[in-house]
Amino acid sequence: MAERTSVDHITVRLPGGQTRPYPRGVTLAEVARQAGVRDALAARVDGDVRDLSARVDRDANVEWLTFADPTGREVYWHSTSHLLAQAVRELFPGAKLAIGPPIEDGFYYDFDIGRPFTPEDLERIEQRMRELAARDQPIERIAVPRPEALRLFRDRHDVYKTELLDGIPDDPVSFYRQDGFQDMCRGPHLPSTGLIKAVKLLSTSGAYWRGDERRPMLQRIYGISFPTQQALDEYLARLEEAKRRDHRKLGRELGLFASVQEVGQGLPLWLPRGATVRRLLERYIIDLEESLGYRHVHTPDLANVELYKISGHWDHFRENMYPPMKVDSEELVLRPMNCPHHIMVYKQGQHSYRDLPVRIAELGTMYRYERSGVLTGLARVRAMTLNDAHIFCRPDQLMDEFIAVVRLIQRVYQDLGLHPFWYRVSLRDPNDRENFMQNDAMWESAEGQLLRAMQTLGLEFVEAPGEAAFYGPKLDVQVPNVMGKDETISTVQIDFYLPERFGLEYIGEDSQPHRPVMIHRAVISTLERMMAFLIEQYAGAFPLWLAPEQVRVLPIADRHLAYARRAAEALREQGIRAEVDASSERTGHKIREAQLMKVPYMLVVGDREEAQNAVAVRSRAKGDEGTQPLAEFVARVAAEAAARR
RNA sequence: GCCCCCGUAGCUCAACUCGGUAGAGCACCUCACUUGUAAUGAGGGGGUUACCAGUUCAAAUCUGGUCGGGGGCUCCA
Repeated sequence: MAERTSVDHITVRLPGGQTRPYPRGVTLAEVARQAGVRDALAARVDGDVRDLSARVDRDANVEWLTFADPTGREVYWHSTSHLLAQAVRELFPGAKLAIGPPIEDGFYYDFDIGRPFTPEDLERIEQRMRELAARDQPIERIAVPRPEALRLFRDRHDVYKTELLDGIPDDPVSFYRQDGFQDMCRGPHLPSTGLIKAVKLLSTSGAYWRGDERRPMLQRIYGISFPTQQALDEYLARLEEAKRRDHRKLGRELGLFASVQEVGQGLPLWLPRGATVRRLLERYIIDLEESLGYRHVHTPDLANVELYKISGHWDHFRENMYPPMKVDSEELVLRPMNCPHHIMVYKQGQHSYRDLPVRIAELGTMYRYERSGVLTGLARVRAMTLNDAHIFCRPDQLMDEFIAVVRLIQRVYQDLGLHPFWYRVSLRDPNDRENFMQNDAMWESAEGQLLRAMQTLGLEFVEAPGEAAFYGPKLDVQVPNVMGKDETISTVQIDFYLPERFGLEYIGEDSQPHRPVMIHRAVISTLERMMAFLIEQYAGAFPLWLAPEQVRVLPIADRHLAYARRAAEALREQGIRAEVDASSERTGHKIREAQLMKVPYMLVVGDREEAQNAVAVRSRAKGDEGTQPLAEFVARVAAEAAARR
């Protein structure tokens, strides 16, 4: 198989991470023989073979080195997507192929077969893939002259491939061929199909060609593959575990929130337990912000549509707004963001340069028309309350203010135990004249300062062109949810534009009016989305300080009920959220119920405890912790909660 | 909004393939037990099978539509 490939330079990775170089001209087969490697697994090919990750069979201990290496994983999954395409071509001869890349977890391939795939189709395809892999055919890179490639696609009516070829300048173009099937592809690929041992096709869905909703909808098949069945089984078990942490499931089970048809799509109800957690988050963030010089305000959820015509939102954001309501001589809209209100707050009175920055904050409730298909539990809703603030400052203060916001974000993430997360710097797409307001100088200044601030902070980030707000660039903090999908939690935006639109001013040292700069920022996101993340982060078992019910008192028998109530009362007097289980169940049952509701502490009280004015403490995490005087336990829990543990 | 899948009691599910007007566990209520660290026992109530049409002697079951949920796409805090 691989003997024909000539090698420029090659490095084999061995167990334990050490590498061994091989000279130019050696064949893969020779490397495999010398290194005691049974099969070459992944060859990173870019004209020549440069690097080889290999499966090493040593002392009967088989290790798949490719899977320790993200690049190797991509190659593996990419080759599996070709195998998928081959199987689909065989089973659906008229199938048109689009693209089939590896993704973070697995791969997909987009097809056009004139109809959707059924679950039965998927089973047949998966079965066919196994058969093809079992034939263990070599995968070869071939160079095809453009005219020949074009002819190939024409013959097959492969319109998508033809379009792809238009975007590739190469001549000849690179193809990969296996077992009579060939696909235009830059590579690299596995040396042979037999290395693909365990395949699972996970789902199908519609996907617009080139991600454009005006173009045809193709049928996408998602899948994943592994070098061993065991690795696949482990992956599927992890998926199941993730589903157990889903905030929608836990939200119902723990009585945190509910969504009902009668109220409407994307309009969740916060139940008492969920509302308690929300209130704790609100208090936490308001107290913290006030300590940092933010001034909290309260402004209405409605506004005259004229306000958004001034701000520009009516032009740039209207499709996400609810239609205006005519009342008397006004046209009112539900606000889709809070900035214009805060700008009007700033405009009440004059500002001296000495008084800047002015930091106006609000837990602002707003309403966005989100397309029905995007709504998800609490993570994506139509009515939401944002931990919003707008900082009005002098240009020379911008950098410090920006940095202070990022520090605030870092502190909050630590307090809330939110991790991992990554920074995305969202810039405009200079070629997009529709979605970004036009003023090159402003953009360049804002983007430049943002990037400089990130440099000062020494933070790693990913640049995302086209992701900016219409009025300016932003720093987004992305957090993956339990299914691995990233969503934006915090955002910090630099805005020279709205101060201009609204004619904002401060009086400078020179007693002349000057234009302030604005920072839009949200730290804990919307309370809805933060709640969704925290539920998943903690699998419903909130830390003590956030737990809706911190302590549950469990009387052994009815005669202990009065003492149990006194104990709960003593806890509540110290601000501890305590309940009594007054049911006539056995203690084991009461413990089970409290454990399932993830209550951090259970206090079992019977004759012994009552006689000593004590409680038998059981922790949610550690189990029975023995008996403790009631007063001592109260002090201990109050201290733990205050320390945010 | 688009593509696919799904919708039976508060929750988890059975009956649906091959139509004959619904059943279990948990939860809830009652009674007995008065319980010592993850489910005491017995009994009871609760569903016009999401909704609206159609096919049929007969529809949870077949067909169409509407609403809602899920996975993606597009969009986004």
